[in-house]
Amino acid sequence: MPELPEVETVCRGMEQTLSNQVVSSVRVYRRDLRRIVSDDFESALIGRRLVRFLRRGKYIVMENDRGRFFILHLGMSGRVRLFSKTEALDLQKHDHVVIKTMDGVTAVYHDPRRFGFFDVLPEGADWKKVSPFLQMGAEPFDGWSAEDLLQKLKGKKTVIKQSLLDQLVVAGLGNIYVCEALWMSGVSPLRASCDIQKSEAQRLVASSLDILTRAIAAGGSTLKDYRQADGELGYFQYGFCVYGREGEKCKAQGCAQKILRIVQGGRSTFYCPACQK
DNA sequence: CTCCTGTCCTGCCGGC
DNA sequence: TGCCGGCAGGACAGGA
Repeated sequence: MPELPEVETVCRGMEQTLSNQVVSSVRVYRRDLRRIVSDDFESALIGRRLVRFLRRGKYIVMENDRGRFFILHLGMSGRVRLFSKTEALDLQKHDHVVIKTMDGVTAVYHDPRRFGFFDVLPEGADWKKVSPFLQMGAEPFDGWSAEDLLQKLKGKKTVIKQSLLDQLVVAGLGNIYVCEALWMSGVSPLRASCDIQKSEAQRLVASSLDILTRAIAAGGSTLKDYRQADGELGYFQYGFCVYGREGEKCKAQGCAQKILRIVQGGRSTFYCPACQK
């Protein structure tokens, strides 16, 4: 399940492979992704040069030389496989979008669960000024701070776990990294958001950045479901401290507690009841 | 306004 | 062995 580090990795892979390439053909095998692929998706891409790839939260924004923006979200199970011109292209089940360039590079969007989408914005639309980017919370590595977090948590009665998952509070965190950041900060997932103290917010920001940095360095996450943008398996397995470790011993030094799993807002939360207060 | 719940989708895994 | 139910979960709609 791609969160910020995985999306960052995919985005970098696409940038390296596709930037400055001119699109020669586009095939959309399924238009009914999380959102229906617009009718003009293909025509907006074909014949144009791709000039920019950037990530915002869990979204990838692609721009062409006409200033047209394409938005890619990997959902739960989205992957991008990139083929150089010498590699044989073997299409598989759930390959929904295939983009080829004049130089023979191919990008394949693959998404079994179809929770993700790949679409084009209307002509003249600036991605920063449309939903969900307009309302999106701070970008972790670009101006996020304890002050910003505290401001967003003000008056919120929801538990801190759910607030950190909220993309309006901070962009890019998902279930795995929120569980990890809470554990690393020593903050219980059950705490009311509005009760979080400044020192705790500082720890949450610092821990999140630390974990995200290490996960990006490792090339994204780790779940069996994930593949690197270039299609090569073999992600370095980042060792989670709490996520998926129900019943196992807490990794904090000297802590003998077992990791608990609870459900919050329909999502699993893993935490140590001794270390997290 | 905030909060909460249901929905989308498929692959995988455990139980019988 | 094979079937089936449950679970995974990001974003968002709609209801309380």
